[in-house]
Amino acid sequence: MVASPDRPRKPRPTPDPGDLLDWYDRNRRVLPWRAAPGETPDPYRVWLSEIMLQQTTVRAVKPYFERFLGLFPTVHALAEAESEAVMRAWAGLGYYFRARNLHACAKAVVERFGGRFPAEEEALRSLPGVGPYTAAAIAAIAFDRRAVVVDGNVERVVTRLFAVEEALPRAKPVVRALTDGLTPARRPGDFAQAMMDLGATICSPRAPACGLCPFREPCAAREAGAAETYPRKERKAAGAPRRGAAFVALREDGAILLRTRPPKGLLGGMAEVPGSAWAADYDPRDALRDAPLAAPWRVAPGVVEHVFTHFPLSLTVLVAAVPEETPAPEGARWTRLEKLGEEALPNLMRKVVAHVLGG
DNA sequence: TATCCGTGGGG
DNA sequence: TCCCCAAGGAT
Repeated sequence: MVASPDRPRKPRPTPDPGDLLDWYDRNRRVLPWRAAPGETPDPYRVWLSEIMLQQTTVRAVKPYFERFLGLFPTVHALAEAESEAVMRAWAGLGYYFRARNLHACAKAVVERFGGRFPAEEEALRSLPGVGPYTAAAIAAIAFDRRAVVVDGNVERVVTRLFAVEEALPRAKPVVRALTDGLTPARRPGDFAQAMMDLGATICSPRAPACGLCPFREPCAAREAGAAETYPRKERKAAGAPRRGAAFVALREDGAILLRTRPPKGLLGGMAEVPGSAWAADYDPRDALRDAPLAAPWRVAPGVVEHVFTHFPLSLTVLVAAVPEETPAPEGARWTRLEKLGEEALPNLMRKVVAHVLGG
């Protein structure tokens, strides 16, 4: 039969979650925290991976996940670990409040649930660092409970599938309702993981591979030739750039001056070299008044640039060599350079040290 | 509800 | 280069 322009186009079919599950059975990604088909998932691994994967790419998470599992093989081991050891193991992964909540959550699971993760969403959501998404994901993936799992991938898939015109985050309730309607009673855990795999590999933010998609026929956005334009979003303004000064004090015996940031806020609880406050109107020519100790400070050529989620930062770095007997100022400490790798240094501070010492 | 919270990679 | 984005949560 020949298609006729006069004949109305075949109506879009309703999306069938079974099509997605079939696709998943053939194309599922192999991930370190994912149980093989037929295996029972380990809730500890599922939870650990879900926390790490919050706003963080699979590629970035993989080595951290393996390292954590080696250091803390069980939720008991993690609960009993030193806070400093957890922060150190997390250093470089970002969003450091996740590490604090991770530790607190492990303790809570041991104390309140006898070391076993609960399977109910409500109980899961009562744990530190576990919000609506993560609770639903653990319930579905670790316990195969039917839960409405909505992450960034699902938002993208669903807004395209149904051509949701409302912009995020206002569209969240609509997306959740649509996801609820799509979620099957059978294999809800695989369904959730399938949606995420689909969003990560086929239904990508740019240049989606619609030809390979199990939902290509029911997809409203694809039919309109506009898949890439979903989800609609309002873009938010970038933060004003800030400047500051950082001080690298090097003792003659090869130690560097460090301190620990306050537990809350930016880079909370992480290690840093002493520095000024960071402000839009900071003048690095006045940096000496912020020096942690009296020394022959010299300005290192260039600046260290770093981009946080909500503002860019330029740090002027000052360096000084000081005598071996120099005491550490109040709240600071000397750390031997060989042991710098054992410190909970965020990447910004690693950049500052490398800016001066190379490497 | 809006803002704050890191970092690295891709187009 | 610049901008966007990634398995969000807490306040």
